[in-house]
Amino acid sequence: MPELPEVETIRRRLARVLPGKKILQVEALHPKSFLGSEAQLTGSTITDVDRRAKILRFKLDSDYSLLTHLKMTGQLIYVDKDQRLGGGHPTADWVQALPSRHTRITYQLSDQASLFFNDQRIFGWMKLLPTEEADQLFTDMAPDINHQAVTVDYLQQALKRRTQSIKQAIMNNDIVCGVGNIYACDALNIAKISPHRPANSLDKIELTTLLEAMQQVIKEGIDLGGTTFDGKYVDISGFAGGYQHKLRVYGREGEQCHQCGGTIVKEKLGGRGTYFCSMCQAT
DNA sequence: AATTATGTTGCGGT
DNA sequence: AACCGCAACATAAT
Repeated sequence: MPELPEVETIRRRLARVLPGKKILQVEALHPKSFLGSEAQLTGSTITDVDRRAKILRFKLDSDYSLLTHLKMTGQLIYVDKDQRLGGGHPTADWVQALPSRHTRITYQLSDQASLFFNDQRIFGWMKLLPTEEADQLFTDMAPDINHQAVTVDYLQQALKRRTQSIKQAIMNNDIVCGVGNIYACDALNIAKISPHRPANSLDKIELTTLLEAMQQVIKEGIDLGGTTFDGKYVDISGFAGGYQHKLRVYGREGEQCHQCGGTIVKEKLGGRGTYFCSMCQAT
């Protein structure tokens, strides 16, 4: 579920509570969820929490980093010694059920804090990697959408030979990272560009508009703490985000376009549900 | 029962 | 080489 704004929201919350905490015990409840040696991780202290694209990283005081990809249904829930959520919020009934049916990894931290990695579909993972390799991995990835390296010229260069649809192109992690299905749909609506347009058919003015729209929705997503449907994405306290109340087109099939009053339609494009306005985003 | 789900990866084909 | 489309991963809700 999480796209860049959701992962960044989690990062910001964890960055307030994890640095300085020592990992006293790790228990992988599902073999596909934890990659690496639990013994290697145990005893390390978390020094920092950063992020690249949709990957979270806990930097450790060893030469290793713990990387996390939440994929579609991953969650990280933090509970402190007083059972307070995210370290500061009152506890809730569901906390008693942790680890739950969907908890794949549990962490016992110093100061009697706990971290739970929940993941219904088991697509996500947490992986222990030498920090040097993690750095290289991050360096090799295409730039994040909100990074200064993503300019109109960069997009024009990257897209000039691409015949796939513009929507698939902006979700393509070889071109830019961090734009998932929700924010791709919304950005194209703001820019009034059809998701079906071949990527190489957009002129410089359209690319400028689209880039600004992508950066805008990503910023709004972060400012509002992400998008929550069905309680699947939640922050480290189990709280929903706020962008779902501001969605332009995603999930709004049959409703009116905020920009032009046209009807929002849903189609399958590149295997993903794609929402757009049949009027101002007509091909 | 079939379809759908906020994501990636790896394969075969062009 | 670069690019494209699609199946696969595993689970639960509608």
